[in-house]
Amino acid sequence: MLKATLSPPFLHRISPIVSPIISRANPSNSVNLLWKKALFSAIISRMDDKFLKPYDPNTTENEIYNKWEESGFFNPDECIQAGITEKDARPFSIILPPPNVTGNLHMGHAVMLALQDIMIRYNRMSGKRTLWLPGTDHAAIATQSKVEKELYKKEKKTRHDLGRDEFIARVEAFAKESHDTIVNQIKKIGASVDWSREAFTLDENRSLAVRTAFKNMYDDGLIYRGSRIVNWDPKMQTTVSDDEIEWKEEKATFYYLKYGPFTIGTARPETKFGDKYVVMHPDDSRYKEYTHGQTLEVEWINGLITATVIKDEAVDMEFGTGVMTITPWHDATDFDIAERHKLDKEQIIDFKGKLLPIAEEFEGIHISKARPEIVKKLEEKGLLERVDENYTHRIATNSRGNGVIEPQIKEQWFVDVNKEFRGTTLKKEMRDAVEGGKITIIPDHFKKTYFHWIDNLRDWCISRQIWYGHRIPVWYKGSEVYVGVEEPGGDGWKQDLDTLDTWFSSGLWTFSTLGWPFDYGHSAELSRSPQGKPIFDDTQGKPVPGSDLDVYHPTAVLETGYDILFFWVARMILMSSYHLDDIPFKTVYLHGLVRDEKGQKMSKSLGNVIDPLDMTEKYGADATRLSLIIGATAGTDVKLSEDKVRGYKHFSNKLWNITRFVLSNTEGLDSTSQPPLTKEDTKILEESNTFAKEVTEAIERFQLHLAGEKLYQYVWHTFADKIIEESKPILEGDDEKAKKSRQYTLYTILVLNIKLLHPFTPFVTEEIWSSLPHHKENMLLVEKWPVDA
RNA sequence: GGGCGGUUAGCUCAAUUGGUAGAGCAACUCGUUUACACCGAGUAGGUUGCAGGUUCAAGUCCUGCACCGCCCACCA
Repeated sequence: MLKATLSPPFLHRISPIVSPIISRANPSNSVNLLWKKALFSAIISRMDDKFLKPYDPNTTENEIYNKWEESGFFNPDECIQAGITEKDARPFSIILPPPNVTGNLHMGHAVMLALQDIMIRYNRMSGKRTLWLPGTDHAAIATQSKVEKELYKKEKKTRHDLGRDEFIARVEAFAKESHDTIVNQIKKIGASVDWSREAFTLDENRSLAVRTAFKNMYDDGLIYRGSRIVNWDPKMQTTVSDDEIEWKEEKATFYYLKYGPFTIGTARPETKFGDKYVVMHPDDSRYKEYTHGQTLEVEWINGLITATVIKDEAVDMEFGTGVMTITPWHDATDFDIAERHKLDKEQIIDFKGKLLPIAEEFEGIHISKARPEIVKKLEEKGLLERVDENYTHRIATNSRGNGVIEPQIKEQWFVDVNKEFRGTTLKKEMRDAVEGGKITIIPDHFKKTYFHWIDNLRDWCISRQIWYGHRIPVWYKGSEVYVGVEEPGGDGWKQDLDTLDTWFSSGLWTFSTLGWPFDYGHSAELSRSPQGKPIFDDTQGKPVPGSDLDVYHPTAVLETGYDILFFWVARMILMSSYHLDDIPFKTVYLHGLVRDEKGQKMSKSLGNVIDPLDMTEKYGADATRLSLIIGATAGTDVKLSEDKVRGYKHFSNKLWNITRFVLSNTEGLDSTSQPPLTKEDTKILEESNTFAKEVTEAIERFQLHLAGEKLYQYVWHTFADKIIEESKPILEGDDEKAKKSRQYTLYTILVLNIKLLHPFTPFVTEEIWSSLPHHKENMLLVEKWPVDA
């Protein structure tokens, strides 16, 4: 076994490449003692036998992760206590986008974890006060619908059969199980998250944050209750937000119906019973003889009705006949027209999708079955003029449960995005944060997409009729309404049955995880506020000094997939602007989607899913990480094949063998003293220095794919293929001076590369590090980065 | 309908913001069994989608076009 140790003064001497580790060692702490002990043995002894075998990730990765975790150094407080990080070091924080507790992690999560871990490890090594806070998301509707599906499949029961409490218990059990799986998977990837600060979007602390947020916004008039047209999923019996809708194309028949003197077109005759408004464009010369507000008697499905002519610019003159009738209760466009002209709205379809009494003999029939019968009646009455069979109809479905959406008018809770508060609006705040450059989006062009979305933003419907989630903190007693953080005193209060959109709680994520609106006693020894005391000072409008919220917010980076830019990123900006009057993060890094080798989305039905856990088991976490990083620029989708992962396993092994070569050829080298260097070696060291700077710059610029590729190139094709190959004759030759110089150089470059590679391939580098003579006692995880930023 | 990307070697993708187009797979030739066959040395492969423009200089900037993909949207 090796017993040698590289001394800090030696590191000083060579160059800034390998920076002075000792400068960070606080004389009063134990780390320094390790160094003192280490200084006595600086001679490289015989190589560890494990290098005679190929590198095997499976035998090392779990053990290494445990050691990291046991060290406590994932927690920045511990790093400060151990003297590894300066007390006043600049903070660098990332709050992990919480995976949904709906099952397993997929490759998209693996990309996210790999990218963030690189940033975190780099910054930790660079001496920053680095926090990566993990957590999971209850994902309300997604989780509930998954459990509902299983419940029906296994027991043929619905949630109503179980009742609210029993059902919630089932969901919670499922969520717990998913959570444990996910935590395990996060560890497998090697993510250096601070588990001591782990959060859940539905735990006690986050619930308090949600209720506080709701109350504050309600008091400012930013949350209101109103009757509006919403996306109703009759299957799941809940509303769904606009963003959760997935449009599907369907071949359908388009019907032309006689409506008095007009011909109207529709794909949905079954909704037309109550249609008593006939709408046309004011500029349409074909209908100039009809005036706005004019009434006429029309023979319709169930007899004569009085129709009113409405002129509105929403009508497309080119489409169909340029005339339509409207169903305001069940169509968003129609609803808007009705609102503009103050028209009656009548419900035709109930919340279960069945026709109401207005349909007369069709009452109680589900709309999915009513169409042919109604068409038959229309035909018999001579109201059906013609049909177009080649029509593609777009239907709205719930992306979470696949139910067909039936728009309905319903009383719901909304966030008003245009309401003024403190001289601004939520919409304006969201725009300004990015437009004014306070937040940088990578890649840059997503700014345009973001603005486009903001400009078209409507009030956000936040209430859901599902059971799993944050209960709306509103209580009713007769006509009284109470909105508060805690339940009101006194008898007879009933809480609102609805729950909140899952994005409401995730919107608070960057600060609810950091203790807002209260501190829960993290690291009290580091002059935090005492447990339970507010950490946000409303009178000053800023966090109490020294609290997690004060130190780590705004977070440095939000790294996530571009597909949730609107769902989540925008909403975090909204919430942070309002509640903290601050941005939630300085940089948004958006990664692409992981697709299969043909560029198709990975899905169970296509059977092309590559499971990250499979990959880490077969090829190791390091190889899996590299395969996801290299060749993946920000915002661009990554094509992944098993071959690619396999390829990077070779890299780990190559590094392993480089180490074997260097150690077996430097036996006896006194690493504490630098020998006189040959010209070639001086040049090699200078070049490696330049290379290290390039890698550092690439990481600083968030060009992680470039940094990874450079490392790969250098290690394999410069270090191994050129430097090591050229070393062979020198090492076997008689020139002792050249030999010593080269041994020293090889060793130095090995150490340099192990450090630079650590954020990318943490396991194999840590494993090698543990076998290097000099560093046995000190983990690579907290080694100093070899280049000063 | 509106918006955003992409088009570079056979395949997958880079190119540090205008300065001699690169890498990994794949192919071909040769070598190598004591660091690594999970290896090495080399070869071949490009009018950077098309057409113009700006510039000493364009894959990169501008204009137009053609495909491919994605997002948003109230054609009933």
